Amino acid sequence: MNKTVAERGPKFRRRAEARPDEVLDAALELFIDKGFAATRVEDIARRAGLSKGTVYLYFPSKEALLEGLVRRAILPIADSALTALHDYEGDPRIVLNMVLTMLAGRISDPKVMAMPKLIFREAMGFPGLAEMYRREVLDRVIPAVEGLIRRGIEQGYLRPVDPSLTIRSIIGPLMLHVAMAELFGIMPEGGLHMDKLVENHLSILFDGLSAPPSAKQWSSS
Amino acid sequence: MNKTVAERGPKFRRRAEARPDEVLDAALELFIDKGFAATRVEDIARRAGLSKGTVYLYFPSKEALLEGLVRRAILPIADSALTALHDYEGDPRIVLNMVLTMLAGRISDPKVMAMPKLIFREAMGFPGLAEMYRREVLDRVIPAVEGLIRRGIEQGYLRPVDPSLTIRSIIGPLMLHVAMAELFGIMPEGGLHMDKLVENHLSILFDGLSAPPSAKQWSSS
DNA sequence: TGAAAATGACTGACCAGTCAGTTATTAGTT
DNA sequence: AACTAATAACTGACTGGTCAGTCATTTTCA
Repeated sequence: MNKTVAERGPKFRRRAEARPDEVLDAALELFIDKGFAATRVEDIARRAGLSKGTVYLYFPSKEALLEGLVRRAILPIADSALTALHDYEGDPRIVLNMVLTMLAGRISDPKVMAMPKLIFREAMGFPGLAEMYRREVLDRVIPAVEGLIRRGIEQGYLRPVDPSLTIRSIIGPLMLHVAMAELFGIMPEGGLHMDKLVENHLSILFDGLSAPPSAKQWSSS
Repeated sequence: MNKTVAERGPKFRRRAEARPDEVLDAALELFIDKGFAATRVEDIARRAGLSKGTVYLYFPSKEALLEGLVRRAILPIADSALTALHDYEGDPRIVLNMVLTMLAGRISDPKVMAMPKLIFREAMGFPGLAEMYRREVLDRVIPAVEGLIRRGIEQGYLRPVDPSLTIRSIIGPLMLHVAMAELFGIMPEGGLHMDKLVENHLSILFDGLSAPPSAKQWSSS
């Protein structure tokens, strides 16, 4: 089947070595459209061109498959976000713009989008998964964003707000947008249009929803 | 589904009548802390003081239990939100403030909070549930909010934004706040403090994150 | 007494994880 | 090159456990 594996190195056994990744690929596809519980290990094996037993040579349990998957897909994204957040000095709105745009782009890839979906669905049933995600992603990203907002306030770019709570106002809309589309099929004509969403959201986030007092009626408040 | 038994009064035999609601109460408690899949119908029956078979006298399937539950808990909330949204004319910010505050209050009740949690977890596995929620709640609430925003723009209260996308910016943060707390235990010291969140969020939502161009701060509400 | 209400043992289906056995690959020997 | 261990990689039937849903029987009460 795949000779490619064999061209690796000196000590090449039969066709091991690349297997774990192949298994994860298969697991990802199936978890995406059936969810974790409804996916049988046998199916994962078949899709990877293996038998069930072989999967258990590489992963100790079905849950380990899930953890390995999330770790592999999420960490790179968290890393690029962190880099962007740390490297920048100056107007935080520019960084936020960049990060949200980057996030929106990444999320358009179904393989990436599958991750938050999986985590949300399964976190409650598998505390180990939730803890790993928290440790590896949230505990690093959240303080970075909080710091960004705090600095923005100190330097006079932003109004004084609670940095911690404000994170919800920044990220929440993206999440809800994806969730509505994913769970209920509610989305703009013809696709997610993450770019449109981010544009609309950022304009509200930075400038607010209120019309400037100058314009029109501002009668009874 | 469970129509006949509960609604007619005249023919009451042994101690039927209140049963469907009792079963739902029991199911709710168990679903809250074990999730749908991990809860056995037998456990629900026991907690309601019944045997498994009796549950099936009132509900045709385990899934019907879930649907009944969600319907019972969600509709009243959607109704009050809708009433508020329809009854009000004038500055939409006042209505939004009211609705979000109401929502925040309701969500503090664990029995209510359990609902979005359940729906998000199970919607994908039970399309019927997702569809029901969409039909009964989202398809009524979303157009109402869109209308509110549109009117707000027309009457000069709000800046011109995309009403449809703006809904994400209004509700998303609440959702993320609850999700972070629920899934990862990330929340403000000492509790959800939905009131604080709503206050911070509304100030951003209406006035934006940006400091006014003229040097000094100028706190809003 | 008779029918509605309730029961719980039972069935059939499902599936994670195991393990005794099979097949492919390599190293060693001639 | 051919033949032979030795062993790494893989297989899939099987086990043990779980549970949704059924239904023949029993209980309750009008």
